[in-house]
Amino acid sequence: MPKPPRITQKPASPAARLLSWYDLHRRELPWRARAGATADPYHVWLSEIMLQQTTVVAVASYYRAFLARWPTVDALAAAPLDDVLAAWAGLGYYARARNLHRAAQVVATELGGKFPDTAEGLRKLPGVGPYTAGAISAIAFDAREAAVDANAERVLARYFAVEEPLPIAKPKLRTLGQSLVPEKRAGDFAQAVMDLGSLICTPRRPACANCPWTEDCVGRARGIAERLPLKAERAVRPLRRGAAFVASDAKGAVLLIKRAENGLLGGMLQPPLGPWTENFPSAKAAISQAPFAADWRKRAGIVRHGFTHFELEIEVYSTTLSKRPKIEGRWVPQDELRAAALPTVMRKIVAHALDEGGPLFSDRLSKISRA
DNA sequence: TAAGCGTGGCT
DNA sequence: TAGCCAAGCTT
Repeated sequence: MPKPPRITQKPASPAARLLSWYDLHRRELPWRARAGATADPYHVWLSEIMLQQTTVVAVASYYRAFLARWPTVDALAAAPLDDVLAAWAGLGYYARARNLHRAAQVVATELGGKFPDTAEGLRKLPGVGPYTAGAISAIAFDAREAAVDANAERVLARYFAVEEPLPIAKPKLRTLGQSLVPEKRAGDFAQAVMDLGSLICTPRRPACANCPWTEDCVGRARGIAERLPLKAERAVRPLRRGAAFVASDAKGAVLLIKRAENGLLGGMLQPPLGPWTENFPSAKAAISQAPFAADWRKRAGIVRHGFTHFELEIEVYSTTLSKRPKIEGRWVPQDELRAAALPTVMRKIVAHALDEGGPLFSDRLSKISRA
């Protein structure tokens, strides 16, 4: 009886299996090149900065707006920083926008408008750290670099059953990630790991049955995949409280002042605010915090906002003036508030004072739902 | 090194 | 609802 032909096909490497999965299931994203094409470095860089600690859904509309307004790195470099901050308003982590603008100027003026094509060179740009340098060099230049973000850390911690908690495990995970990068298609591999983390190897209830790495995933074999990666405990967020002062002139323009260039919400606009302390100021104390004497009326209710490292509650005082006092700041007409460099927390405060939940937010919300 | 730095969606 | 989580970097 003749022997059946043996199939001697070599088992595909983990990288090859992941790339095959990626070819079938890759996400279509605004900044992603068509299959087989290489993306524009400016597009990749812009998207990577926006995506730092930020979801794809939140980024999409901002990415499109930036690219439409500033189609090249030279155009972005030539823009006033305040315009960039205003366009970034609502996306958070505003140091990214300041660094984005500085990096654009470095590329435009010192590098002839060309982005560095190595991770080492990219790493020198402000706002580009180890992850972003690896991601841009791999995706835009096909450099053999890993891009180990939170998705990749989760995938790798499970695949190799790394039980050290984050952030202790970061260097180890980065090394493990680099060890898997294939000779070819490093950019696709980087994006494939992230898509795997986003679509299959999710924080909760990972879809292991559909995973191209399920057979050799050590975390799954040991039954511990879903609870990896372990993480250090978070510090409790303190609560801070204060008062805000929203003044309108006879035409409804609102007084806004510019925050310090660095630190929390650096370079962004706000209405005048009192100090943030453990308790709200009394009505009397609040009046002494106001930017000028006026008929300040306390609005009902409070504005709450959560930051990464503390929570904020604000009581809002408002006044309408027949005549503008002489005071430093900009009187911004109401129809310009939407496009102003107002971070979300300040937008909430102004909206609360003006008694609206509408125009200050509606445009952004509709953009997000369209994304 | 560890803390500072936004926001919105999901459970 | 309150906490978790997201394509991290800077100082």
